[in-house]
Amino acid sequence: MSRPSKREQILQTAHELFSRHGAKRVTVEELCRVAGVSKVTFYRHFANKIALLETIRDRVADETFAAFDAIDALDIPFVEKIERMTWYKAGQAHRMNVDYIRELVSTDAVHAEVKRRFQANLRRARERGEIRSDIDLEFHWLVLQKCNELFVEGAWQEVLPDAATFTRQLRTLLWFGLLTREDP
Amino acid sequence: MSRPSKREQILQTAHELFSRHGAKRVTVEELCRVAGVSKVTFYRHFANKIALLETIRDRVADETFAAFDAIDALDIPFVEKIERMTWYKAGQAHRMNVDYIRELVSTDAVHAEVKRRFQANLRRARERGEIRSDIDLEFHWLVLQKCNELFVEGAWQEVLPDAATFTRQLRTLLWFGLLTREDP
DNA sequence: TCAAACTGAACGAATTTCGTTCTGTTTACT
DNA sequence: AGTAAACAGAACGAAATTCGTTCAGTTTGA
Repeated sequence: MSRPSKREQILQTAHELFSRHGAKRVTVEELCRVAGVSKVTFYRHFANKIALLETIRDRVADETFAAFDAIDALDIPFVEKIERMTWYKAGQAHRMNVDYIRELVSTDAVHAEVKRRFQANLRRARERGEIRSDIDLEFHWLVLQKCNELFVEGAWQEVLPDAATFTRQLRTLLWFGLLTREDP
Repeated sequence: MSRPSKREQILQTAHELFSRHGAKRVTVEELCRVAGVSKVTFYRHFANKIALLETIRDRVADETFAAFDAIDALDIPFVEKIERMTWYKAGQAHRMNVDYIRELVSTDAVHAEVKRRFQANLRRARERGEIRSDIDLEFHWLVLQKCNELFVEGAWQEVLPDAATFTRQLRTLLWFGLLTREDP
């Protein structure tokens, strides 16, 4: 057996080409050529480009949820858990641009599951009195989405030196607010 | 009159999209959409995508030759002139990737003219005894082309911190050689 | 030595892209 | 205000590209 299987070669090459050019701009033939695989082999493994994207999407989703579960299982303060979960996707989007998936394939289900898990955590924390209860969770989610856009668009780069600083600044702002005084 | 003319909008947007994705991957319709121009207007200014690329190529060529002439007119030591000319294109290729032109359009004529001017300079210098005469100019050109490939491919990035260092190192190597002793 | 997985070329079908044409609007200038 | 040139937007057939399949022959691994 060749060390990385043909299927794996396709998936890896697809990720590389898609994140560089976008899934729309890469043809199946180009993908096969770069992956060193015949078109027949491609269609033996995937029905078409959409199916390939769905496979990648599901794989990324599985990794994300596994990471979430791993964080949840850690014996660390609640605040830190939420911090890590909040920025996991943003950090991933920074390390590897995975936006090309949305280009041709729906990620609604994955997105909904991420939201569900995240909000479930917040609700549990609220019941335990660990976070304040006068902020609507749906509103909170909207704010997070917008801040994620800010991160992905990269406009912060003209203001802050690196991604880590961005994360730290926003984390502080969202958890503790701007004021130095104690909670009113 | 709109400040940047439609023609100019097209040329600018084309350069941006082409250098990001390659001329092949960008359709005329996409280009028009991003440039905020109707397809009719595009075809009023350019016969097709090839003609657009030729326009860009000629414009870049004009700029390059103007820069060469400007350097030649400077009152600076000969060695420095040659240095600047040698690395003008490499520096330009670094600041803005212009390789997409070769993708669909021949740049042979431009390339030949660059070579002709560069070698004419070296010959003049040789006649004045400013450079040694036991190195074949065609061979010298081949070496320069290969080093330029090295630069464009970016493999040097794993070895040297930045482009300026690359230029300085190679410049020193090609002008003075590796040995510390004087010329034999 | 057999079976499964692969390649490369060729192919028609589906889709995209091209370049043009039309009608109507905006713009700059008088 | 009136004119001419440049423009937008939609629609279109033609050309080119991409898709997905088929077939005949090769490579790979048990």
